[in-house]
Amino acid sequence: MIHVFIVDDHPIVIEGLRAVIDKLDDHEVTGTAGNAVEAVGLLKEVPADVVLLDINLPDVSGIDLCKKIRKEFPEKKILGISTFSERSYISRMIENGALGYLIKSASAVEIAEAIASVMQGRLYMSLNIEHLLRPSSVILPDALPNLTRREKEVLQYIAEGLTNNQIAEKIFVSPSTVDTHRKNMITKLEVSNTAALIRFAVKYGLIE
Amino acid sequence: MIHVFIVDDHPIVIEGLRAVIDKLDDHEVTGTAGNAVEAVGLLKEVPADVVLLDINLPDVSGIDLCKKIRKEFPEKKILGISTFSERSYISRMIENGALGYLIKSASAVEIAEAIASVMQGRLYMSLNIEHLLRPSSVILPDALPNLTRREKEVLQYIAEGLTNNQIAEKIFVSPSTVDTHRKNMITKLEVSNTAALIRFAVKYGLIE
DNA sequence: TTAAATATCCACGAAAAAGGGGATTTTTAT
DNA sequence: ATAAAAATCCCCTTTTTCGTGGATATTTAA
Repeated sequence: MIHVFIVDDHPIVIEGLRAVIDKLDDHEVTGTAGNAVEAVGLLKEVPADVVLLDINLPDVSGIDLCKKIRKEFPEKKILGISTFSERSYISRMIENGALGYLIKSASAVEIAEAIASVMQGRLYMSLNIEHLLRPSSVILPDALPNLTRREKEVLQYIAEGLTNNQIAEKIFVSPSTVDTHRKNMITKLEVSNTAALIRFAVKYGLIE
Repeated sequence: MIHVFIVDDHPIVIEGLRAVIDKLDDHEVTGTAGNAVEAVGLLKEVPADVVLLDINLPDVSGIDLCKKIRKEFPEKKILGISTFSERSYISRMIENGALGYLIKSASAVEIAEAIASVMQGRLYMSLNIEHLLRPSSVILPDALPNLTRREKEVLQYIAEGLTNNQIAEKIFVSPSTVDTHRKNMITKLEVSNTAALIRFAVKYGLIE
């Protein structure tokens, strides 16, 4: 018997999930909660192998609740649920302890598969692959003005926290030169300062 | 007929995967490559629905190649493969365009399931759940000194290139406060300045 | 109900970066 | 060969950050 616990602030979603899960053999919904506080409280009392956890909760973010559940109940398997099928959401869920990710538009079969997956020791991710395959959402690296070899070298040192003077010593040029490189990169990449420059650079893999 | 292309610098791995895939009905390995350059060249010539892509390649990182393949061949479905089952690797693969993730210790059945999954429009993630469930083995977000909600908010603005003054206006506090948050983060994360702070933050997903 | 963590604020001086000019030499590619 | 790109260097002023060392209120957790 697999015990399932549901956390979602929409009663309709809870009932929908419950209907699907109760129809499955050897599956039982042992409890539900509409917010994080309620969830943590109930999880201490009722058995639960799998926790279906909505990302958008009224009190705490689902991400934070995810962390908390993992900390307090490390043996429970968390399946994130949300309306979004964004890559970023999935990444964040995984990073914060979820073992799977379901979109709310998932079919009954998919829900069953997801629960079976995590119980059998596999991650499960359901989402709209068509959506993810559309490259329009991806900002192409082609549009990047390319930095010169020297600029990249300087950039790497800047990212490591070295100042113009320290970099100058390292690559045997004057601090003015390093500063010029820095300014040129800021202009080229159309960012306002070094912080934004580094963010951009890491994001697009210009530096490690 | 599903066409599979394999990119891995270990010939043994290639042969192993080929053996498994060729045994499947309606599956065919149409080509293999040992490095990124070869892969991009061959993919222009041979048909491929699914690309099995090793993360550790000799010339370019698998992550970068992943991006490139998605840009040049957006219809191809990429399945990342590696020896690691770290949460961070999975996240990075997803972020960079992979639709699935396989560890090299996956069984023949799992490999088949993974290919079937992405072809049917579902992400597939195989990894050792036992490993992920053990909190001690998670090197990433748990080992990080955690930033407070306010700090993260400030951090996000810093990364966007705002100065202390601009952030102060935005979140209705004094510039001193913003500056304190900035300094505290630099101390907490043991970096030398803002540039290094941003690099660290982007790298570990503390900010977008 | 307390202790701890978080969020708020300040001052001061030193160091660094930003923004605006220029300039010359060395490489690279056509 | 020669034009373009890259790399080197400088000045000046203003703005921002860094490094100290504080302080108090508010929130959170044990």
